[in-house]
Amino acid sequence: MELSARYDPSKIEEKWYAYWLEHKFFHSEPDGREPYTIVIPPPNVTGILHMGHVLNNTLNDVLIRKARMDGKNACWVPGTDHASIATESKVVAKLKAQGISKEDLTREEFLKYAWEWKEEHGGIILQQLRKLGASCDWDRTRFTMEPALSEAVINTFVYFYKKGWIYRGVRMVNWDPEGHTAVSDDEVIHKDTHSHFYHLRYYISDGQGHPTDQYLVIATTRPETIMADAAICVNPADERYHWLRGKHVLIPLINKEIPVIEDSYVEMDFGTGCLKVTPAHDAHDYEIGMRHNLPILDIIDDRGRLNENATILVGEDRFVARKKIVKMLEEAGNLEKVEDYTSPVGYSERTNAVIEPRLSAQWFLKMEDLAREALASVEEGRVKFIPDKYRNTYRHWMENVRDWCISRQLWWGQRIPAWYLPDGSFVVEATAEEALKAAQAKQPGLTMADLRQDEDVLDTWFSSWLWPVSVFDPQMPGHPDHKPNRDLSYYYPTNDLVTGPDILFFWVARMIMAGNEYMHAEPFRNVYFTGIVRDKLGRKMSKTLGNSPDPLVLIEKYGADAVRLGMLLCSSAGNDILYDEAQVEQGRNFCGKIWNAYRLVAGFQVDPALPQRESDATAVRWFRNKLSQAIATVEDHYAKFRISDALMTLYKLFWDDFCSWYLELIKPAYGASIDPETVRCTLGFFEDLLKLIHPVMPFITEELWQAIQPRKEGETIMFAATPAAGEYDTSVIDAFELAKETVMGIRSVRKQKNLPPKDTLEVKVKGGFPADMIPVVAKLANAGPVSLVEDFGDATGVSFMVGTVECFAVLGGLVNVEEELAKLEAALAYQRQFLENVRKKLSNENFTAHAPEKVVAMERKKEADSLSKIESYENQIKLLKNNE
RNA sequence: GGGCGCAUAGCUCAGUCGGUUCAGAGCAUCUGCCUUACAAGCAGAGGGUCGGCGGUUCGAAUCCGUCUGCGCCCACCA
Repeated sequence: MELSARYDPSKIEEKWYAYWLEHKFFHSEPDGREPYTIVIPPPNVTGILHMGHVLNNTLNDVLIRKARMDGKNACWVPGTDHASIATESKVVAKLKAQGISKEDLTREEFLKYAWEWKEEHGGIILQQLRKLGASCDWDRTRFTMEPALSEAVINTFVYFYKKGWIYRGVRMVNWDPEGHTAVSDDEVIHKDTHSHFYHLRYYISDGQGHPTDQYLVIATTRPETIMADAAICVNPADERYHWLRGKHVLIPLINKEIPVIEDSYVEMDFGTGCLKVTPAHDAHDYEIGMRHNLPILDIIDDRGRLNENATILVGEDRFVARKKIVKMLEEAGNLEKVEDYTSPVGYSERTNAVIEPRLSAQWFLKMEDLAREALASVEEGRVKFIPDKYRNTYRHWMENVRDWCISRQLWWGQRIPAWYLPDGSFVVEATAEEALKAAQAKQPGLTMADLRQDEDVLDTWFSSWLWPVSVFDPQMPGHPDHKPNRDLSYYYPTNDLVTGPDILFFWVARMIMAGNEYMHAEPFRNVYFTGIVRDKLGRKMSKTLGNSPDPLVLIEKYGADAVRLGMLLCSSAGNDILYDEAQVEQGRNFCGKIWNAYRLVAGFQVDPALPQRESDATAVRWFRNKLSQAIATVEDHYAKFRISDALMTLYKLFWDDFCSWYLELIKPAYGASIDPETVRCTLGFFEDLLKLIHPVMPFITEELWQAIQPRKEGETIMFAATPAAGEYDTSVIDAFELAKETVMGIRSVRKQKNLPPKDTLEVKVKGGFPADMIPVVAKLANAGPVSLVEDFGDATGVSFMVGTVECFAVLGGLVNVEEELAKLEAALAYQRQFLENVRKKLSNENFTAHAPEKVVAMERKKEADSLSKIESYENQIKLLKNNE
């Protein structure tokens, strides 16, 4: 096989992905093996791949590929989410650009456009994931709004309704006037916003609807809502306002009479101590209104405009109305003063519109029981969070959970299966036919034409929370006709979930609830939380900042393996990722390193008659042990989800141990041949390394695994078994470590003395140095002869310590005696001080009495080693002085 | 305002039970090398009062208190 001097990922990646697909290596069917299952966090169907997806899906792919090589039946289910608000607003925007307004369309017409949009843009992201190397079981691709999964949602709604946990109620909801829908509390983002605090005079009524000359002052940020005021409220303990008891005041401009009431909700020292109560447009005011039986007057429509109830400024947008009414109030003499004011204002997460608290009829799901169970799942350890700190956040939320508003005033989504009868009552059934039957049971003689289905759709999360169940069994086990499902019983519960902490409550918590409810088992065992991908300055990636690279461009430039490695290098669980293209470069460089190492190995000239050199036998023995040790470390890291640590261990194993030490050691001289045994072992190591790296860098490892020895069609590294961590002898590793340090010491001497690497250098080492490492040192430090001696005799040169072993580089006249003496004296002084410290510790009876034996023994060893070093230094100094 | 968490080298982070010759890694930096696998590389080197203060302990990066500075979540006083 011809190997180009430089690794070119583009063709290789395309080739192997096609090969994997062709052979259906990603596809899983239930069998006798242990399953390992991941369901993808479904991206928005119309979304495109961004760096967050790259991080998440790389982690997923590493886990799934690792499990596959560990012999498990690995199944990664991909799919997309219909994302009702996000998608609907995109469709609305697109239609608007074409001059079509959503209001002019029927529901059916709009949905036709939406489905067209979905067909056109939907699933692009899944194509993009293929470029990344994601080994999803594409045959199992799901969409949360496909007919089967919609049925799952509808069945779930009916299930919970019949259980009595879904109810319809009028509540103060967060209204998004731009999206024309209610959004949940979690979809509201509070931002500090500059506004004004308007102090308004409300004149006391004379009882006939006419103002007296007495007035009170209220402070409000929302003067446009005064027409909806139902009362003025003061704290009963506030003596300043006792004179107002029983009085009525007139709303400015419209002269409507409203009572003064008392409620301890009002803070005496905030504002003026007088609160205008506007039950229809403020959640707290609503509560006060309920307590005091105040009438509710809604003056804002679903677009945020004042309606007829306002009597003035009808049809004006709320913010326009605010400006206008301030002027009107000023002219009427009701505006006492205006203060600058900054307060938190709720914004819609999707549309960024200012949320309007609004009363409306919505559907709710009771959360109390679900939350209690789901909390126990995590508290009792059946679901593990990585990192663990999110347990606290989770607990806090689960203990303060409120009922879930599941209805949305949209069209794109699963329509609520409730049908209203002419008398205003309703029935809930999975289909219109069943609904009609149920309706007829209540009221004989009704026809379909008498029924009207609820206009709202369900919150998207009401479908995503079923994902780990519904992708395998869309009927859902709660259905009365449910039959056992082979896929569900095999793959559920899934194993690991990789997701961002931002959807801990939206999604993770609710999946646990649904899993507990339907399966009596949590949907996954481990939840690995990634951080947010930020740029290297720590800023969130955003379109407006333009700091978000296009992953596809990166993949094209550096290769998918490089991008994957670049993302994982700095990603410890739960930490934000500061993305820097330099990391992807590092990934590319690593690919180059692997590629070139292979070029070296593949180019070996084997001479079958050649016996194995001693240094090569040593190298093989060492690397075999080193490899086993590293595998054990990597396995441990994986078991603890320390993915970037596992990766770094492999990175150093390959680059430092394998390339810089092992290959340099066995590499024959230019033009020379190598013995067959060493080559055999080296290829074995290389293959093991490729297998270990494969989950992280699937493409280059497949390419080289296929090249390293002939493979049959249909063979793949994807199913090669993860190399097992064998026994390893640390004494072998330690001995080689000593040799490495010696080599580094000699190289350092060379560098200091400016000795060309080509010139050999005579080296003497003293007793205690492992004899089998002598050839290793000779080869790697280009030293020779290297001799094991009792003392250094009268040679001139430079000595250095490796642990407690003395080494000596013979330099002849190159030695600067004074310089060396100074160095040795300094080292000696340091060592004496060190010894003194150790002895001080050892003579402390408190220490020897309290510290564990092991620790004390360690100190005694330090003492002995230190003594031996001191002796060495003293000898070396003596020697140097004699030679002077 | 309530809760949770973080602070270790220029950057990003490890540091598992309080104890190894423990202060580490990768990247970046500096120096020297185009040495026949790799300059996207090789070899060598420098770099930290473990945020401040106090305490517990024979012993603290590690435990406790406190201060400072950051981050996240929840709530929202009109």
